[in-house]
Amino acid sequence: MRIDFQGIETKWKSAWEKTGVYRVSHEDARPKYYVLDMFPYPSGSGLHVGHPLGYIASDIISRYKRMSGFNVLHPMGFDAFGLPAEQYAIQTNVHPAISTENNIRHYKEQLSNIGFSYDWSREVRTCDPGFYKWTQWIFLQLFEHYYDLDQNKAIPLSVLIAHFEVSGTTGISAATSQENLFSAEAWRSISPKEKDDILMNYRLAYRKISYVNWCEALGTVLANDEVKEGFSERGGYPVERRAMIQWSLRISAYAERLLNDLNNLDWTDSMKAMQSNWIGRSEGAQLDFSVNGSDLAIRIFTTRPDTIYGATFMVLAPEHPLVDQITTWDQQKMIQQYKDFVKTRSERDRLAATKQMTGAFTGAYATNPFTGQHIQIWIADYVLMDYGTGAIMAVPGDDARDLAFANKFNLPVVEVIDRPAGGEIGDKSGKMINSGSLNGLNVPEAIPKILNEIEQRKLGTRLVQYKMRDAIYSRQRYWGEPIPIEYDTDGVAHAIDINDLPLILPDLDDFKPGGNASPLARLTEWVNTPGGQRRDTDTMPGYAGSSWYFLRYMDPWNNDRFAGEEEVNYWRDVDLYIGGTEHAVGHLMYARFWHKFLHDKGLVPTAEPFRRLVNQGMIQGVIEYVFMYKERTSGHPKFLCAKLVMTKSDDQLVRIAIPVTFVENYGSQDSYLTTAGIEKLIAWRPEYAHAFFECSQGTYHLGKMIEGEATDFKLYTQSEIGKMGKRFHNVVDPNDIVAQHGADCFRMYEMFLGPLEQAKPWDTRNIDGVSRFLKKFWSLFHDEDDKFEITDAAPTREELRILHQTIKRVRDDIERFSLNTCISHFMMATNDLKKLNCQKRMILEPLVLLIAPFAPFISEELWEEFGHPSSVHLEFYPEYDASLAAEDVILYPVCINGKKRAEASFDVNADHKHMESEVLKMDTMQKWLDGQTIKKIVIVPGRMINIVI
RNA sequence: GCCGAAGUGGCGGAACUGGUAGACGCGCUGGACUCAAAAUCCAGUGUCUGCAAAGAUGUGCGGGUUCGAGUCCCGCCUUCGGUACCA
Repeated sequence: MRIDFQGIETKWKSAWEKTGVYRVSHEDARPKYYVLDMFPYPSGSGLHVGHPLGYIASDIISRYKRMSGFNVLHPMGFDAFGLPAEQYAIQTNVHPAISTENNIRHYKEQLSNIGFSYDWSREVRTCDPGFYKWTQWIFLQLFEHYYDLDQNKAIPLSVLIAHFEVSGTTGISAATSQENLFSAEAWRSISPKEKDDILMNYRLAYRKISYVNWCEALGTVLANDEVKEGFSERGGYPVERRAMIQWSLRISAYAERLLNDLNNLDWTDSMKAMQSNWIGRSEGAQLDFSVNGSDLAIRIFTTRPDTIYGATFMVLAPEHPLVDQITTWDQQKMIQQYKDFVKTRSERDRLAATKQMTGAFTGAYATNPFTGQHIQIWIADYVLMDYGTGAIMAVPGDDARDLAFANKFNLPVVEVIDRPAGGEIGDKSGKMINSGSLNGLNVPEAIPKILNEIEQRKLGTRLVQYKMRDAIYSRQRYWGEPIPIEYDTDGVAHAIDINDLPLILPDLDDFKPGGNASPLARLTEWVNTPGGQRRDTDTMPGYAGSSWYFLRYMDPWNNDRFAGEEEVNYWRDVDLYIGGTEHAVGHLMYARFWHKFLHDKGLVPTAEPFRRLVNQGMIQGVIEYVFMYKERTSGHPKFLCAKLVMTKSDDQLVRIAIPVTFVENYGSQDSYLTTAGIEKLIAWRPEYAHAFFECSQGTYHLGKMIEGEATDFKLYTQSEIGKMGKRFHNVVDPNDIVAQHGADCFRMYEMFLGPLEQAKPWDTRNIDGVSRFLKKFWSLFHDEDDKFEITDAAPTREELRILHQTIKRVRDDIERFSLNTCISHFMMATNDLKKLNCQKRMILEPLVLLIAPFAPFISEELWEEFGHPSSVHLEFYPEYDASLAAEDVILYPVCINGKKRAEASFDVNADHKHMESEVLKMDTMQKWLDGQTIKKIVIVPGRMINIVI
């Protein structure tokens, strides 16, 4: 028997498309359920087998929810702006719009073969002007708002301006880049440019000179989360610090809310931990140290005010604005030299030389407000300008870095904590010493005491500091959303008129990055507007479109609003979001931030966009390679079979990754090359034409390695190695698997690989098991001649038990997201029914429905054969569940002192008492007990009955 | 270093609130069908002892709680992921 899965798939794909079964509307009485996939970036290499893992899981949930009576929104789209398309354009001169379009077509074709139930009428593309009109619009809203710290929300900038007009900065508490106090008179008297500069300190989207991550190779700046260990995440190019004027988003204003609201989310602990580490809240105090012989003061932030008696010197970041003012004339040369030295050090050098302390003395002294001692002021690059205040009080007695610095430069060290045995520096344990009024207190007692003292003496204030910095928003690249801002002749930034949105990305034929400026800067006729203004030439970063795309799906064709009010209020938020962990701090943080901003404006009903988040693990590719002798005795290359490698030493051989499409049994323990495979290899690399293959028992076996363990490929970054990619010629096209085994098999196989969240290597061995299962399942409904054969006979108790147990298990599994065990349960049921030779409608019909989320094609086909109106949708009948569950009978093992003695059956709905009496009634019980006294009867509902004697 | 997750057969992995550890699948062994192979079906398969019945042992290591621990508690070890001069 064979299942004609290709025929079935073609038939149902077109049926679905024709009837538009997966279209949904917000005008629906059913409760909504929104299942979202992280939309892909359409790369040139197409979808590989790792991509659909999460999509399959989300499709199963969507179908399941749809069958359980929910109105399910399950859309798909493309994150289509970005660097790779542009890099490709630079190399090939193909316009990014064209290559993107082609790639999307390929992706959609691949996706359609897997049987997803997307509502394609809602497809979005971030590079589509109809879409980025609203990306630009949201950006302008951010530009026109500031963050009010009293009301704890975003407020229109016009309110702030009105306040300035009347009372200056008095009574304003707002998130700002730079504290700057002025009166209403002062405000009214300054120029528009000066006003603009001040307002920039408040806007949620603002321009500012900041130290940025400049990537020379990519010709653009990058956000912190796009930089990994001093290299760009995309491409792995070196990144350096550079001061530039850039757009940023004031995400830091939302730090506290982004942190607190994590509590209400159904996300994994590790995901929440990553976000909360990135936000990096720390409590402490901010206080001023006065500089001796001047009226200047240096503001510092510390989390350990209790150690202030041990502050024996101060350190400023080399870029700190006060450095030049306080440096004494005799130290100027030293300080300048050190500043120059720091500039030449790349981010990478700094990270590499972590333990090496460097610095220079300014010649100036400050006064420790508690000890009254005069302490030296140094500069050093271990103090960062953009964290805290860019200055610290150094306590070598209880801070490892300060101690290392003090040791290197012979600065005084005062112990302030008497640590218990085994106590380590900085671990907040022990009693205070040498600390005036704090002496004898434990650290946790000393902190509040000193804070009170600091506030009473008006030396400073308590302060909560966040590590999270504002997100740099400008990119000096072409393929992105243009920033809808114009500058007048004074350089004042103006939002372009809302009615002029979208600001279309102009055409270009030279995409090369141009030094510090975007390629758009070369289009002078575009840059200079008819109104005499100059356009901003930067574009938005990759995360712009993805920060709100999930809202656009709710109403993708709306031209008057980012999404209609009714639609947004119906769909509200994403109930289930599935995607990879790599977006933990980038996309997910920005999306939460934008959503909160829109919520502040009353445009979205919920404070959080993604209620539940599930991270699918990566499918790691297996790299297949041949072993080639380094030395060529005959002049031709010679390859050694993997099974014979043990006899050679490592340095005699070199490993060469080969395309996995040449390989027989790819991914399994004994993959090998057939003659045909060797021919393909030779066609791929003609220089192997006369190669000799040294085989074991007539077969040439291959070596293999799981990506991520690829230590030989150290030159690539982890994220590149971690994903299946072109580099190792091991992209497996889902189309190939679907063609070979069918879409249902591919779907179930990917789920059967293991828990969704776990990373796992692509291993095709188990695919045969799933394929066999589907054949067996199909055979339940068909006779030997493949004729549909079903009886109306009444089911037996045993058959009912199998059905009900399966319904219960499958529903539980899906609710718990345990999709791999769910498939095991289908397999068990099928095996059991096969043994009983059960061909009864009453048993098999519900099973077709149950398996539909996993194997939609086969179930549609079977459902039709059952004579149901061919479906528009498979509807789940809850009656199947309810009516039959009442009769459910489960066998419970009966144990005496932990040893199994017999099995007894019970009604599943029975209560404990009932079960207890049944046990005691049993004849055999007396024999087992042998006259012994029962100490205890333990009844575990649904499990077992344990009798202790 | 800090934060998080996880360690179970030859392999992928089950075991939901403590309750017959190893479900289900792969692989392997034997058998049936076949001239033969493939496919399919049946039986077996943690380890050790034993012909068998059976017994012992077994979820990274060491302790503990419990009638009972893969699961809970304490102390370690290892692997993976994130992050790091963050004051």
